[in-house]
Parts: sequence; structure tokens; C-alpha cells
Amino acid sequence: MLEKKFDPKSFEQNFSFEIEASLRKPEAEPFMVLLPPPNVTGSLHIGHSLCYTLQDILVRYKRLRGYDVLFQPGLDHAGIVTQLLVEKQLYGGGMERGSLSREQLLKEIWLWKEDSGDIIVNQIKILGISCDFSRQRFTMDDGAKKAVAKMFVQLFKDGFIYRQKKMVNWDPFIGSAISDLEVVEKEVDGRSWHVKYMLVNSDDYVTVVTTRPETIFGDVAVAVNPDDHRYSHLVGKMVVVPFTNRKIPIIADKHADMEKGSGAVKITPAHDFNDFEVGERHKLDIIEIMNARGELNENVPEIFQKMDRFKAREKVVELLGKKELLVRAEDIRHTIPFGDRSGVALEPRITYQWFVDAEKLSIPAISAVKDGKIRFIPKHWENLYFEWLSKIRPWCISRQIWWGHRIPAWYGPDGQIFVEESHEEAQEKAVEFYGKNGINLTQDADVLDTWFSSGMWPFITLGWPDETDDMSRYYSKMTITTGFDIIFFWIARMIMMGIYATGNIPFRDVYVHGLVRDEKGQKMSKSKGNVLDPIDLCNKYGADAVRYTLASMASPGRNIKINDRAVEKGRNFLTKLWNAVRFAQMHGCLSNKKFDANTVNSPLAKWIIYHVKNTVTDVEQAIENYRFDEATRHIYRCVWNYLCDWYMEFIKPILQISHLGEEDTSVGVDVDADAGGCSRFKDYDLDVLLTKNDLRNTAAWAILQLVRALYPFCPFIAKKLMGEIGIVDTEWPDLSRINVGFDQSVKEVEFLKNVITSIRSMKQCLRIPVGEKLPVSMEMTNSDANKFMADYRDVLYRMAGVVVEETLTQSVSIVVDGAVIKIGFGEKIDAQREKERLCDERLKLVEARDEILIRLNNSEFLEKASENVIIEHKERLESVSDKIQKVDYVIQSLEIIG
RNA sequence: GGACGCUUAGCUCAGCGGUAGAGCGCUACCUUCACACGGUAGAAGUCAUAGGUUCGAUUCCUAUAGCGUCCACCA
Repeated sequence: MLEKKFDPKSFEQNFSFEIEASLRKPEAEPFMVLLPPPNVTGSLHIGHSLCYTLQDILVRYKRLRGYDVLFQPGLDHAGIVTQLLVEKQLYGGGMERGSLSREQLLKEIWLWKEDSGDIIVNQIKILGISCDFSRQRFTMDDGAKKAVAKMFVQLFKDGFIYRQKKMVNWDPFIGSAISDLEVVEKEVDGRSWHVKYMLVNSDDYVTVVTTRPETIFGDVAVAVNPDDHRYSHLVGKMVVVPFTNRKIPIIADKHADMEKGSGAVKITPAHDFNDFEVGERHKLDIIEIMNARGELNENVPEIFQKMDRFKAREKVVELLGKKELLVRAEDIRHTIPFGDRSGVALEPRITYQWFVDAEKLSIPAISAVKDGKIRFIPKHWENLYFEWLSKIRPWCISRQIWWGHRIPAWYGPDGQIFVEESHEEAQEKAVEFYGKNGINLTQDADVLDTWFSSGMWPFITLGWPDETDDMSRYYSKMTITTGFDIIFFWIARMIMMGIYATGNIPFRDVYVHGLVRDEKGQKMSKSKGNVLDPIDLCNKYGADAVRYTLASMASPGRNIKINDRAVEKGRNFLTKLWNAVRFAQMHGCLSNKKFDANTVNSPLAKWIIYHVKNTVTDVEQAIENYRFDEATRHIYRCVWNYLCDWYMEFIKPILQISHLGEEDTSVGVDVDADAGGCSRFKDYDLDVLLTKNDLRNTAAWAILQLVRALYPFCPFIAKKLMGEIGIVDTEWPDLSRINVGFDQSVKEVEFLKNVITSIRSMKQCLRIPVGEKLPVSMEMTNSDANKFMADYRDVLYRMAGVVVEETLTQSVSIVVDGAVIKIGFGEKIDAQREKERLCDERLKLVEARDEILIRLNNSEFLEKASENVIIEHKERLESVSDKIQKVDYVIQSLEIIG
């Protein structure tokens, strides 16, 4: 018997899903899901939880449907993030930054990785994610290293990778180049300064407006727009750069915007993307004035050397003022680029870097989606994908850090590059090239962008470059689940690199979920203090509740605003289910393998079978369409609103009828002998017994099917409850054999529901205490009212609080569907008030009828509307008219009383 | 500046050509022997605005407004 209290903690840790996760079914159709590898250093945040939960739902569902499922886990080395984090730990302790050698630092990071890598894996297990941990990989394990080197060399030899001196986004804090994608534009308060550039041998000057006066030392020209008549007379003249006294020309270039600033702009090719281009157009010098850490270098006057760029800015402004070269300064708001990891302002810088020719790789990647070989769900994300790929620029893949895949390139003494998979091979090539032994090769110091290896993850994990069985079995048959924020970083790169490396698309479906936000819709961040820790939530409400809640909120194309109360809702649902199973246990509803849902006779049983069957079908469809929210809604509705609210209430009075010769396992069997004639069933024997058995078996059956359908969403409680019911094997409910449709039985129960609801409503309206039983009788036009009332007298007694009588004096009638229910309210009825209520009801009915009539009288409607719709309208008209008639009848009868 | 998304009950969100839905909250009643993490009955919406298509529009189209996101923009 289940414990009275639903306490997820008491059983969740008892279940491990590792065995079923590692089970392979070679004969079955393969299906693969790739877990987006979390950072080694990380801990599970709520966004992971959403993504992994949705994947796990898919995976468990597919397993239940008989697929051979591979759910591949792994960890990402997360180059910059991890190195920054470990450095912070080390150097935060007083050690000076950079005091460790490359080898020493790498050793420290590996140690860190060994320690912290398990944290997130354990958290993933707590959440019940059933990936195959026996196959766990790391983006820097030996296989990955081999694959990455091979890929790099292949790309290089095919001309897709090249090394070039070029202006890139440089992060002075990290001391490395970063890719365009790692740049975040932020709007900040800033200042612009109007500076006088004196014309050579003249008192005249040009005012140049700049937000970056510290780059003044790198100026090589002042540009004005060719169409700007304010300055046209000055083009070709020279001005003097403050401090350095270098003479630079005034040039005409369309880059200068007449609307902005003074219309004259200083050109600093070494430190600005636009200026670099201007410089190229006008063959200007490039003067670098900063080092890798953002400090001014030896190309500036001595007092500024080694000064931090922001300090230098202040100093330059101060001295410009002293020199009376500063016209004025104004406060402005502008956007400037920051590094997404370091958070510092970026500095464009000209350096040697490695690039991937992403444009060439993108062509097949675009067509794969255009041709529908890969589809995004929801589809509109394809727009974003196309937009980005269609204007993709070279991808800078080299990073000047130490933690990552070292670039497999070696340099000879003369700078000759050998790109090979290993040092040995490079050495051989060097021997060939130089025609002699003993060449000293130096490996490139840089490592690769983390996303380079991430982009290869679908095939690295399957054993590429070896031609493995896994590769031919699972590759291209994957489903990827991800947030839209990494469509560029990850999805697009996997597609580009996957097609390049294997000739095939890596996956078919890309399911894009929303991002998880706090209840106000704001991004969760440590600094805002609005972070919801999924593990905390699991402890508080259970992992199932967290999973259920996330799934139920995963509506396509929308972010998820989550708070504790949302998870409570999920927990409450599971509590309800838990208690439903307790109810079943208490009433001896045990799963019976011999039970055949097609053989039941009771309309009540058929009714719930009908709804369970529909629910399971709906859940199947919802999952296939990635509508996790709909799937949970269907299960919720069936469990709570059909099974608990109605079916269980229906069967309570019937199961509680005591019966001679029956071993009744239920509790509270003794029904009050005076209770409205319930005891008359004591005269029955076999029929009641059979019905009771059917109802019990059906209850157990319904619960089992629903628990099975819930299993992908909430595996812990599902396992626990199946154990209680006595089922060990997890299966998907196979209801194809069930042939209960929306037949007479189901309609009868729907009618019963309406009768009960109407009587309850009436009683409540008249403020009749719940406990007070009223006599009731019924008239029906088409069917046998007496049989109906006899069949359900116990249900009506218990659920509606009425005692069925054959004839009633002094009754008031209500209309339910096609029937008139007479209720003996006795003195309690206020005929006048009741009449008013009915008149209101009549008014609404008449309105509804008129609306339908207008349509049915419209020839165009009859001509153009579909047949089904017309039939539907006619049926509705009939039923509404019937109701009006009945209501009229009741009003009339009230008038007699009144 | 370009693109996409959103706008439905007090709140959070489903729905989406043919009678407006859920959860929470609210009101009233109920500690009834599965469940107060509960039950019963209620109140509550011109489905952002304006046009258009249609026999019919909350649903499709166009424009507008507000909100959000991404991309581009360092004078």
C-alpha cells in the first residue's frame, strides 16, 4: 500500500535508469539524441534542465515505442570559460597572473576537470535524464583530439582553413582573439571629445570628434566626406597629430559621415574595423599602439607607455586640455562591443589568426535546410539560420589561450608551415621539404575555438574518423534539442562541419525550445539574484515535478517564465495521481492481466476507457510533434478531470455496496442502511458482482495506461506506481485493439454528468445544504428514464445528493439535455426567483438559437459552408430549440406553483 | 536601420476559420471514509487597434501601436 503522503524524496533515489539507457536493440530502428554537452566546470542550471528533460521525454518515449535509442552524453572542455575560471581560483589566491607555465596551468586545469566534471553528471542523474553514461565522452578526450586534428588538416588541405594577418575582435582581458559571435554589443554611457587638429603651418584647424582619444597616437589621416563642402578646400592638406606631431593628410572618403560629429573623423587603421578599410583604400600606414593586454606600447610618447587604455584616455584628455586642443566634451550614449566571457570592452587588433572559410562551408548547409533534409521546429527559426548563414564571414578559430585543442601546425625555422595530424608527420614533411634531417619545428601556440570541436560532436561521439558501426547506424538519424541562442554557435556549425566531414547531414530534426526566465521574464543571472537552481527545486518538489512543469510550459516559440508556484502545480498533479492510486489500492483495484477492456459492459467503464484511449493517442501525437506542453495537458486532463473527478466518484457508491459471498477488499463498506435505498442492491447477486469487478479492473487498467503514458515525463513516480500496481516492465500503452468509441454508453455517462452537475448547481443556487437529500424523478423523451434512474440511483444519491422517487408532488423541474428533471425542493423554492433565473437562461438560449437561424437562413452559408458544418448547425439548432421548449415547460409549471 | 516573435479572464499561458479554454488568483459552501498539494458551485474576456479577404474572423492578409529578441550601427 502506498504511503499516505506523497514524498518524492522517499523513492526517487531508489531508481536508476542506467541499465535501460545502455540497452541496445540491434534489430530495431535506430534513434539518437545528442545531449548538448555542458561545460565541465558548470553546474546544472534551469536552462539545461529544460533542454535535457525534453530530450529525455523523447528518448524514453522512443524506447517505449521499441526504437533502438542512443542518448549520447558528454562534457565540453569550454576553453575560455574553464581557463578563466581556473585562473581565477589560482591567481585569486595571491599568485600573480601568468606566473604558471603552460604545462603547469594545463596540469591544474586537468585536475580541476577531474574534480568538477562529475558534479554536473550527478545533477543530470538526479533529474532522471537517461543518457547512456557508459558512453560518456569529453570534447578533449583522445578520440576527440584525433578527430579534431584530422578535421583541421583536412580542411586546411582542402583550402577551407587558412592563416592570415587580419583585424579581429580582440579581448584584452583574455589576451586572445575571439569570433564575431562572441562579441556582445552593449549600450553604455560614454563621452565624446571635440579635438583640434592644427593645420600644418597655420592657426587654422579641423575639429575631429572622437570617443577614443587614446587612439590618437595611431592616427594616420583625417577623413572628410567627398561631398562635404565644409571641408572640400582642406582635402589634401596636412594636419598635426597632437603629442606626436606627426603630419597626416586630410583625405576624402565616403566613410566620413557628414551628419555625425563634426563631419571630420580621425583614421586609426590599427584599431578600428572601418578605419582599417579606409586605410587600405588610401594605402595608409598602420600604427599599432596597444599590446595584447590593452596597454599602450612603445609607439606612443614615453609618458603614455605601458599605460592601460582607459587610464591613457583620461591622461590624453587632460593633456589635450592643457594644450588648448580640446574644444569641448559631451556625454553620449552609444553601443560598444564587449567580450561575452570577459565582459571587458573589446579592442580591434591586427594579428595572425587561423580562419575557416565559413562561406564555402555554408552553401551545402543552407541547402540542407532549404531542401527540407533538416527541419527546424518551430519552422520560423529557419529564417534566423538562413539570415546568419547567408552573410557569414570568415570564422576566426584560433585562440591565444592554453586550454583547448592545440592547432596542429608546425613552423620551420624560416616560417614554413606544416599542417599535419601529428608532430611526427609534420617532421616527416619537413624532412621532405628541406631535404635534410634535424629540422627544429615549433608548434603553433594557439588553441582552437571551443565551438570547433563542438561542431564535430555528432560524429566525434560516434567514432569518426573511423568508419564505425555506430556511425553508419545513428548518424543522420539524430534529433537535436537546443535553445535558439546557440543556433549559430552550435547548430549551424554542426551542419556545416558534419556535411563537410561525412557528406551527410548529421541530424534531421532541430527542436528549438525557449529560454527559461524568471517570473518577470528576465534573464536569470547570479548578479540579479534571481537564479532558480533546478536541484533545489528537485529537493523541494521532486525531480518529476520539475520535469513535468518544464514540459508543460514548453510551448513552441515562447520563453518560459518559471517560479516556485509553477513547480508546485506540477507537484500537486503528481500528488493527485498518487492519491488516485491509493484509492485504487484501497478499493482492491488490482491490475489484472486477463482483463480485456473490450469486454466490459458497464457504461461507466466504457466511458473512462474511451477517454483513456483518446488521451494516449493525443499524447502520442503531441510527442511526435514536439508538443510537450500539449502532451502533459492531455494526461493532466484525463487523470484529474476524467478519472479522479468522475470515474472514481462514480464507482465509489457502487464498490461500497456490501455483498454477501464477496470478499470485499474495500474499506468503509457499510453504507448507511437508510441511505436512500442504496441497500436495495443487497438483493442483487451476480450482476452487481460482475459490474463491480469490471469497474475495479477498469480503474486499475486506466491508471496503468495513464501512468505508462506519463512515464516519459515523470519516470520516477511512474516506476514507483507501476511497482505498486504490480507491473515491472515499462511499455507504451498499446490501445490499438480497444474498440470503444463515442457510443451510446459514453453518451449516457456524459448525460449523467450533466444531470449531476445541473442538480448540484441548482442546489447550490438555492443554498440547500450539501448533506440534504432531495427527492428526484425524471422524464425523458426518447429513452427509458426509469431504467436510467434505477441504474444510477446510487451514483445520483452520492454525487448529486438526490433520492430517486417514482412520482413527485410539489416539484420543480430543470432541463438537462433532452430531459426534464423534477426535484422536490419542497418549501425551499422561491418560485419567483427561480422563474427569473429560467427567463435569463431562456434569453441566452434564444440568442444562441437566433444566431444559428441567421446562418441557416443565409443562402450563401448553405451554399458555401461545408456539409459537416451545416449538419452541425442543424443539430445545434435542434438541441437548442428542444431546450427552449423544455425551459418554457418548466416556467409554466412554476407559474402554477406561484 | 533590417528581421523575427508576442499582445486572449486580475496574473501566467493554451487555442486558432464555424458555440471563448486551463492553471493560479478571486467569491460562496464543504475538513465527506484517495487527496485541503483537496472537493462542489460561481464571478470574470468587444481575444491590442484599424482596415481587408470570407457566407462567417480571436483565428487568414495588410497597416498601426506597445512589448521582447536577434542581426547591423563604435566619430
